Order: sequence, then structure tokens, then C-alpha cells
Amino acid sequence: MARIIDKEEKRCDIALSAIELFCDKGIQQTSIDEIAKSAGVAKGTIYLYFKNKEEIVFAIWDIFAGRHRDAFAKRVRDDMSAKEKILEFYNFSECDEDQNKEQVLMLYQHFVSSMLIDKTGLYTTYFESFFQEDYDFLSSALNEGIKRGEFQVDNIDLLINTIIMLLKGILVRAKASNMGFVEAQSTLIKHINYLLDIGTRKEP
Amino acid sequence: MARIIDKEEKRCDIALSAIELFCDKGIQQTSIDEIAKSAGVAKGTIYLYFKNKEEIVFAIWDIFAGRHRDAFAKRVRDDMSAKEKILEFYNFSECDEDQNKEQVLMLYQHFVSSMLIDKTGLYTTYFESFFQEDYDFLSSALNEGIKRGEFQVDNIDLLINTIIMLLKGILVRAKASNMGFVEAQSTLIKHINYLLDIGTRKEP
Amino acid sequence: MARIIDKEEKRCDIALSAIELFCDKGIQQTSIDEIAKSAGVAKGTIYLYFKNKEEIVFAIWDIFAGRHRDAFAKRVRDDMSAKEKILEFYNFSECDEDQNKEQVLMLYQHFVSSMLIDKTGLYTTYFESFFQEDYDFLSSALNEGIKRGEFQVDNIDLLINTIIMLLKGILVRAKASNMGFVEAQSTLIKHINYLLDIGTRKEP
Amino acid sequence: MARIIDKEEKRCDIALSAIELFCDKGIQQTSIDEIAKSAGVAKGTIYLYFKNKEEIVFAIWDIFAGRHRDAFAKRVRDDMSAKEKILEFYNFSECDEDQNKEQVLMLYQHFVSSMLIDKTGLYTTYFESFFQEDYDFLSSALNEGIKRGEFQVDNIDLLINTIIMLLKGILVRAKASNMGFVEAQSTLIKHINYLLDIGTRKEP
DNA sequence: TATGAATGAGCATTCATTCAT
DNA sequence: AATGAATGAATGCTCATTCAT
Repeated sequence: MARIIDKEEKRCDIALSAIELFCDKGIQQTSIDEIAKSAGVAKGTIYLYFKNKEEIVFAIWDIFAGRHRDAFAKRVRDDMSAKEKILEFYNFSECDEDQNKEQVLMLYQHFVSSMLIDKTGLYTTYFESFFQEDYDFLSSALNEGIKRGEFQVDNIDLLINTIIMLLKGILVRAKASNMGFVEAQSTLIKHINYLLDIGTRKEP
Repeated sequence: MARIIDKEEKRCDIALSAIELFCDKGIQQTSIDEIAKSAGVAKGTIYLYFKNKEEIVFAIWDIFAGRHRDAFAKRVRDDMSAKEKILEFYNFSECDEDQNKEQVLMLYQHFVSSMLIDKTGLYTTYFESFFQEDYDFLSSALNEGIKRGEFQVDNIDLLINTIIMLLKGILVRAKASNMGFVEAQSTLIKHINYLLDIGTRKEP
Repeated sequence: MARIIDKEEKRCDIALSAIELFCDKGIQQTSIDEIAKSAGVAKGTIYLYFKNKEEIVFAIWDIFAGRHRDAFAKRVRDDMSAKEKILEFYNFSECDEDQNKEQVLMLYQHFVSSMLIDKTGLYTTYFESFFQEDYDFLSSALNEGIKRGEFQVDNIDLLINTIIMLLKGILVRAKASNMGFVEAQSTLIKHINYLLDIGTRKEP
Repeated sequence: MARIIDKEEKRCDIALSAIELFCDKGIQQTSIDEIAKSAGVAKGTIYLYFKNKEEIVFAIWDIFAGRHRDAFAKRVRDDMSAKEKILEFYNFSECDEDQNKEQVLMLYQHFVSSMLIDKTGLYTTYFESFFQEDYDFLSSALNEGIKRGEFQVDNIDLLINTIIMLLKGILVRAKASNMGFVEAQSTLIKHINYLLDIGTRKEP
């Protein structure tokens, strides 16, 4: 009988051990060799779990996205207002206590960087789905707020898209202005708050 | 004296001939060799005019930024409202008739990509100055609008920063959603319009 | 006893399933992994039946050689002339109706290719035996023809060797000239015919 | 001004220094790294003179073919018979006194080996031209012999092709039978002699 | 018997930069 | 000023074979 191995777990182990490297050196600049060493396996083993380097990047993002979803699901309460829910959704501080948040921010920036020059469409496709998720969440949250009479929104589509793009723009600004995670996070919250305030009207 | 003019001119020539290559293949993927060939000089000559590859990129941006400034200066009129001025500032369609706009968009995306993973601080510093220029322009335009009684703004700093970050966010979105220049430009105008509308109040 | 028969059968199964792969992609370019998958066994299992990749190649040739021998034995008739027998011996068209002949030609070329750069002597030894078989067959056929008074041969050894080497030369030519099986086969027959004609004399 | 270099000479130097390696280890098994080291240049330098590994192989053959042509041109005399000319043409012993003949034989075998499994068509095309050269030479030599009344040939095309294919077949046989250059050369001469004898008729 | 996870050596090619001329 | 020859580090991926189970 063959060795018994939880493939999914090992896949995850390798992906996680690549995070630090990607953050420190960048995705492009991290070699498979280094990932293998850091994961404590041979180079060839990497390819038993990932078809190529990109898959490792995506695996990391799947892990992070999963954690974010789970953490949000835990924190969200039915009695929260729509605005509270949205602010909670974009509060990454509580996401994963063990995870170095500066790394997450950097990794996100590296990821966007790769996407921006992606020729293959792999990154682009993957990224597009993030936009969609954001859209769906914001749309349902805002509509719920409207239904509950919390506020009125004149142009819901424009508001949603502005928030989504703001989110991406903050990543760029954070890098250019040398912001760390804490500052970036508070900037994000401040601006979402602002957008929700100016984009909605309270019932008279 | 003549030498200095010549030198500046040749620098510009080389930078301009690199634009097409950078747009077609990406900054990363364009070799100095190719730039030299396309500029009609020897590889070593490049290094007489630029310290390294990055400097060429920055030189291109200086050119583009200059064109943008000039074109805006020509189009702006004193009798324009603040809103009109801002919308005109972010209208890149009229910037340079000979320049392929799709290329500019792509190059911008490549530029942001490089900045996001920049370790040296070269890109970051350069990029930060763009933010500052945007801030200064928006600040003066909005304050002028307020002075003229066109509108009132409750939180001018937040509004400016939101617009600036939106601008960067649209670049990311444009790539992820496979937008061309025209669509990206109209999305930008639409959202700036929206932000100016919801972020300002008309006098009663 | 049953075990041994099973073992031989499985060995054969694996070898046969490797044929298509070798033909399609070349011996060098076919991985053990692919052979295993195509044979429906695990990679390690291959090594229970073959010491290494070469052995699979030889096993295939043993199969092909056997088929050739059997098919010839079936087709040859005692009342055939020596020339007819020789031409029939080198008629591979009738060998194995189910086997793709283009594949056999290609595989033969791959086999010769491996032999030509063989350092281990494995291929060389194996190949030498083919020469010997050819020699023995041609020798006995020609001597029988002489005994029967069909023709006289002045230098039987040179004639035999010329035919044998021609056979190998045609494989090389077929590749260089992009011949398929049908053309290669007819070229072979034409030349053997020619050599037998000019290398023998009819009794006055 | 740039360093002055005889590019053609350096190209030749690199190619020649690769011969020993190709012979010792095979074309496939020789790495660019080794060729560079043996030529005393850096790896990248190789690519200033050759587009890829294949080009080195072809350069070597161009050199060998040139030497063969030159040496033959020197040795051939107008008063030689057609048969003498042909035998001289295929006498590689006198070709290049400084060149290790065993290496040439081995290299030829490696070359044919590469050609036999060539997917790109590079080798195949190159090799086909050798066939053509051989054909043209044999054709003109035989026709001259006929014109001069040295002999008559019934089927000149078949004779030429048989000789050409024999030439390739001997390479295969030489490897399989572990022949060195001397034995292979004498086998070649013996068989060409034989073929010319049985393929031609003296005038009555 | 059979499995399949793990290994790790091996390799062609690109390219920014230097520097002798 | 200009050239362009030379450098050599850097890297993703394949695959025959082994061996613990």
C-alpha cells in the first residue's frame, strides 16, 4: 500500500510556506527552489501538488479568501445594520489572528501587480471573480438596508462600483505612501464610511 | 550648450522609441537590446543617457505627464466651473492625438504593476509625486469652486482622496475586466461625476 | 506456474501499451509515468516487470520480430523461388494487419537512433543480433537458390551485406525524405529487386 | 570603437571545440555550459554566435563538408576514371590529417541519430541536402564514365540511390558491429567497389 | 504484488550591465 | 561620444528510479 497522505493538507502546507517568501521577495522573484526548501520538500514534489507557480499563488488566495469568508460569517450578526455589515466585511484585522497582516497587504499588492501585467489571462480571470464577489455582497447588503428602511440610495450600481474600485485604489495608494496594514485598513474604513454617508440618504 | 540640448533630445528620442516596445511587450519583457535597436543606437549608448532601465520608464512618464499638463492648459478656460475643470483634467482622450491611447492605458498599468512590487523605492517615490500633483490640482479646483459659490463641500480632504484612489482603482478594474481605453475613460468620467455630485452640496 | 504465465502476459500488456506512446512521441520523449497510465498500472509496477525503460523497448521489438517471423512463416511456400522468398521476407505490409505501419517505421527509426548513440551497449548488442538474423536468412535463401539452379552468385557475402546495409540505409533516407511506410516499403522492394538482379547471374 | 573580432573565426573556434564533447558524450548529452567552458567563453557568448544548440551542430557539419569538398578537389585528377573518382570521393582517410577520424565517424552517427528523431525538421532538411549533393556528384561522375566509354549502366538512378543508401546503412552497421573508422572506411570502399562492378557493364 | 509519493539532478536560454577600444 | 563583445547569474519544470507501506 502506498504512503497515506492528506494531499489537500500538504498542498495547503506548501502554499502557506510560500507566503512568507512571496511577501519578502515578490511572487516573480521567488523561485520554486526556494519554495520547496522552505516547505521542506524536494523541488519535484511541488509539482505533484501544483501544476505551476501560478497555482501556488491562487491556492494562497483561496486560503485567504476562505478565511475571510469564515471570519466574516462568524462576526456578522443579523441585527447589524447594512452599514455595519459592510464595514465588518472590509475589516481584515479580525480575519486570522495568527496571520501577519503586513504580509497579507503586501501579498495583495504583489497579486494585483501580477494581474496588471498578466498576458495569460490566468490572473485576470481569477481577479475578476473577486470583483464579482464584492459586487454581490455589497449589492445584497445595500438592498437589505434599503428594504429595512435604513437609508435610500439613488444610484446603487454606481455606489457599489465606486466602493469596489476604491478598495483597489487604496492598495496602490498604500504602497505609494508606504502605509502599513493598520494605516491602510483605517484609511479603507474611513473612506467606505464616507462613501456610504454621501452615497445614501436617510429617510426624512 | 549645444551639447546639452542634443543630449536632452537624444534622451527623449530613446525614451520615445521605447514606448511602443513597453506597450507591446510590457516593461519587464522589453530588453535594453531591443530598445537600443529600435532607437538606432548601440546597447552601450543607452547607458550614456540612462543609468538603468527604470530611468527610461520614468523619462517616458515625464513626457506623458508633460503632454497631459500642456494639453490641459490649452483646453482649460477660466469660465469653466470647477466640476468642468476637473472632468477636463481627467479627460485623456484629447491629450495627444498621435499617441495610441490603448498603449497609454497599458503602460500605466505596467507602471503601477512595477510600483506595487518596487523594493528600491524608485517607483514609489516617483508615483507618490503623481498623487501629490492630483491632490494639489483637485484641492485648488474644489476650493475655487467653493469660493465661487458653485457648491459646498463638507469634507474636502476625504473627497479629494476618494477621487484620487478611485483613479487608481479604475486602472486595476480596467485590466481585470478587460476594458479598453474608451471604456476605462468613460467609467472614470462617470464615477468622478458621481463623486462630485454626492460629495458636494449646492447652496440652498 | 500460473504466476509465471501471468507475469509474462502482463509484461507483454505493458509493452504493447507503450508502442503507441513511443510512436507518437518518440522513445526518449515518452515518460515511464505515461506508460504506466496507459497500461493502467502504477509507476512502480512497471519496475516489477522491466528493469528499466530500455527493456520495454526491447520487449516491443521482440514482439514485432516474433510477429514478423510468424507472418513470414505463414506466407512462405516451399515452391517459392529464393528471390520470391527474400522479397516476401522484407514485405512488412502483410506482417500484422492491426498494427499501424507508419508507427512501426517510426519506431524502427527511433530504435536505430537510440542505437547509434548507445553508450551502454544494450542497444548495440540487441541490434547486432538483428543483423545476424538477416544474414542467416539471406545466406540460406541464396544458397538454396544456387543449389536449385535459380542463379549463380559470384560474391555471396558482399551481396548479403549490401542488402542488409541497404535496409538500414533506407530507414535513414525515409526519414530525411519524409517518406511514409508505403513509399519506404516500395523503395525497399525496388532496391532489393535491383540488387538481386545485378548481384546474380542466370545460368547460360 | 568596438573590439575588433573576426566573428566567423570565433564561430568556427567554438564549433570545433564542441566536436570532442559531442563525440564523447553525444549531441543531446552535451550541455551548452560544457561547450562554453571547453571554448573558453561564457555561456552567454555562445548565443552571440549561434542561435541555438542545433546551429552549432550544423556549423560543425558545414566545416566538415567544406573540408571534404576541398580535400576531394585537391586529390581528384582529370585523368581519373569515373570509378576512381567515386572511390576517392568516399575516401575520408585523406580528408583532414589533423582531425581524429574516429570522432568524425561517431559524430556522423550522432548526427544521423538526431535526424532520425527530429521533430522540428531542422536536421531533416539539412540532411536531405547531403543526399542531394551525393546524388549530384554520383550522377555526374557516372554519366561522365558512360560518355568516356568506361562502362554502361542500365539503371543509373537505382544504382546511385543504392550507393547513397548503402553509405548511410554502413554508419548503422559500423555502430552495431562496433567498427572503428578504418574498418568502416574499408567496408565502405569494398561495397562501393562491388556495387560499381555489378551495376555497370563493360563494353564488349 | 502493487502502489504512488518523493526525490533532485539536469539544462537551454535571456539579459542588464560593463568596459576595452 | 559611441560601440558592441563579453559576461554569468538566474530559473521553471521533467522524469527515471526508489522505497515505505
